Amino acid sequence: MKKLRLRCEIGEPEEEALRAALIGPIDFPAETVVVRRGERLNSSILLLDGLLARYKDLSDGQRQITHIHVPGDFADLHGYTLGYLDHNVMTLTPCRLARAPHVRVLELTNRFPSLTRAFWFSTNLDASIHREWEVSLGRRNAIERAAHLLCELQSRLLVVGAAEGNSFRLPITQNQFAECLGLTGVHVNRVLRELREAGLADFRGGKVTVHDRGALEGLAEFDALYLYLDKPAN
Amino acid sequence: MKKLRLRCEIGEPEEEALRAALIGPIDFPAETVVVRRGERLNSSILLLDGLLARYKDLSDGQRQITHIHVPGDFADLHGYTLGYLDHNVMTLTPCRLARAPHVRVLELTNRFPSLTRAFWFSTNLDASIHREWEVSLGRRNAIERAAHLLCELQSRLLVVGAAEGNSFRLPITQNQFAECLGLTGVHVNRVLRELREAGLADFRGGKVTVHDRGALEGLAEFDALYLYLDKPAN
DNA sequence: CGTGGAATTGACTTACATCAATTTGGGTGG
DNA sequence: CCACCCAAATTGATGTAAGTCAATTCCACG
Repeated sequence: MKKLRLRCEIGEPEEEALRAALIGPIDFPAETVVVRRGERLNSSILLLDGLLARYKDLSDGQRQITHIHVPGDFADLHGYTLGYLDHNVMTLTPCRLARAPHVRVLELTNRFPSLTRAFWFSTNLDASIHREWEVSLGRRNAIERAAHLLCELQSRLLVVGAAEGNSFRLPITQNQFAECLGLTGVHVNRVLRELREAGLADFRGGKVTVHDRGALEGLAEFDALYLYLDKPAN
Repeated sequence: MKKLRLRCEIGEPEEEALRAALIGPIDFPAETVVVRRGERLNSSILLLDGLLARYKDLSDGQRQITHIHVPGDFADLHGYTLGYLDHNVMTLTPCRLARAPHVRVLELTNRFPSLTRAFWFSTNLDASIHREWEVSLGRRNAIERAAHLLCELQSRLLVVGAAEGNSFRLPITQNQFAECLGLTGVHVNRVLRELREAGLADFRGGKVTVHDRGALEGLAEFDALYLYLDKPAN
């Protein structure tokens, strides 16, 4: 188990104890449902490598992805207090996961109150990202939404060392990207071409290259405050 | 301080201690900003009466409301771990609030670990509601969004005893309702007329009457699972 | 090479936005 | 008690961003 990157700064002993509490790693192929809506949970998933999506399906076959997880994220830690999830979780790419049994999470938090704080912070950060997505879905147009999500993903991947320079791997389909943005794949395709032709960003072949981050942020009205990057909670 | 209705079941001593930790009540008129994005927080707000909104403004004057709080909600408990908020909080109606200083929240959670669990659950429930709003904003059409939000508000208000029978007070403007739904006030007006003429629900004069809850839920594809009503976390 | 999923493009449709008047209704002062 | 006032609600006419449908074209992989 090489990587273990929590978004929150925690002490050495805490990290050691957390690492010891984990089961795995376990590998999953792409497009695999790893947590099903409504099923009782007794462990939570730490994403070590790959991309995970939380999503909900509608009866007519439409799907809304409500969150994308990057390596280092606890994907369903909220399930620890909720007992079950209101949504599904699936792999977007091949993923390497570790499981944290809830009984061990309980032990950990009893032993290290600061870990409770870090875990709670982590779920609150997810909620903040949900809010920003609500703003995109409710008020931004297609190109702004796409630009905003690219900014967010670049920022979050940089933090965990999964992006370097001005590019990062994003091996998902345009349709999956569209399912994040509340758009159709066809329209996302046109909008990505616009971004490319405007010299802002290029998302092709599972890879994103940001040519003008400033302009991309300007277009999207991106403000990283909601990512709480200054806040290594402890 | 008459009312104190947490969404989570907690024991007598915990409730007593929490009540003792509160400052207030304090009354605010409608349309008042009570927490500003980015400002450092040292207390969190418990909503005793009225309706609060979390929202974000865009530079062109558009606004997206990301959450509506009903009485009994801790409006910005997430600020306890985050340190500051990524959004503003304002009163939609005249409100009665109480403040829980974070130092006292810390004392409380040290004394009663079960309260930590209840508080954490409460913020996770807010996040779940955010996700459902993402689905509405991303994938449901105007009438479905309106129907869905009316179902949600009725459910949540029933839980805290702020609705009875098939109607409840919702003293907000159509524009504010539209700001929740990612629509314009004009279009919300047309959609509310549709709901009325179809005999499903009537939202007029600050009051909602649900004439056919079943049909309203069917239209919206409403499923209360995401409200975790069976889960009085403790 | 061939094959199937993903990306791309064009033609056309539609849901919601925008703009611009009215109309309504609750509160208030004469 | 009534008339006025103003914000909110309502309605109609028109514009447009994004959806839908239907072909291609592009690749990665066997």
